[in-house]
Amino acid sequence: MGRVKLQLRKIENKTNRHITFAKRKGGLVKKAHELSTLCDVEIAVIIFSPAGKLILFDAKKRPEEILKSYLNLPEKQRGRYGISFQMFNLEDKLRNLLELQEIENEILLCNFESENIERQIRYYSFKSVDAQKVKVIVMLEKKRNRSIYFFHSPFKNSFQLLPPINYRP
Amino acid sequence: MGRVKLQLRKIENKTNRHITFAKRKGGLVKKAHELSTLCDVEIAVIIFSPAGKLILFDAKKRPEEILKSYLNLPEKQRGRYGISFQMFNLEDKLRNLLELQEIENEILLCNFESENIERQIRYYSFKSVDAQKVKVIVMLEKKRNRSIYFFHSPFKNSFQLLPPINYRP
DNA sequence: ACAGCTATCTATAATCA
DNA sequence: TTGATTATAGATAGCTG
Repeated sequence: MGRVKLQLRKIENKTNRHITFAKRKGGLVKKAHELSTLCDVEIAVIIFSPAGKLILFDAKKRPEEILKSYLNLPEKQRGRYGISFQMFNLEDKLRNLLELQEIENEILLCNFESENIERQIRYYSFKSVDAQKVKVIVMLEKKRNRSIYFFHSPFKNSFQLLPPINYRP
Repeated sequence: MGRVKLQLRKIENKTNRHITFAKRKGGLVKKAHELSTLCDVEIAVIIFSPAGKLILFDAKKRPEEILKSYLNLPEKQRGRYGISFQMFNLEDKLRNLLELQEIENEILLCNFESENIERQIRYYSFKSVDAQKVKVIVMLEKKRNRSIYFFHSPFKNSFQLLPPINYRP
């Protein structure tokens, strides 16, 4: 689509590639959301960059809504099935990404100051968060057997809990 | 798109919903494949129906190519990172879907006759497979620490290793 | 259920602000 | 960059067999 028919191969110009990525990512997510709503199915779109960074998206709900509901819902009110698998992905990815070697010990640490961390999570819900905070959030949620959703730009080095700009549910 | 602007809510007419699902699923997968190629990122699109059935798709490669490469590649030639997580999803889903209660025992059984099963896998690579065969394939691949990709119609009760009809890489 | 067929709606490449 | 705009290419809802 657009002025010219684009050849289906890697865009070599870095700037153009990133612009196209940003545009089409939004479009893909929108499409996923529409299909999800229209046909009543849950959809996840997962994008990995060559560097192993990731974007996670559940097309059925807005990311911040998922985050909120998981932070606020009573334990086990939501079945693990269907959502929890993404936790494993994310945790598995982040284990490499953040070089977590002693995650179990750190989970204990997180538990110790979980109240404070919960405040952090809420604070950062709509702001860019760095890898350390993502690590903390993930570990906390893992301990609680809950899921969490992140966006991560494959071309930058920051995590976001924001929906993509084009996303209008 | 189309003759009329569709309202963004669940299509109540079952037939129309399924038709729309089939059409838009193909479109979504095509979009994912294009983004994947143009911007050199790996993408997975995962669709769950309310019944917990699933479609798995890696937009970077054709499903049968992934299957073949995983069946033919030497152990650990491909890093677990990036692909293997989907194994966990699928296995986790199938554990419920197929009511696997004694999966470990069955893995041993699979191992015992793995040669024969490998032939089955190749045979069914381009054919619809039933749940029992999916179970066998998954367990075999799990034992080998490999991934595998399936399509599953959420509205039917069959697994497929075929790409969707609209998918033209 | 599927397979074409348009009339339309939507996404987006190039361009410009 | 970073956002809007616009001209096209692409997707698809409703039809028809």
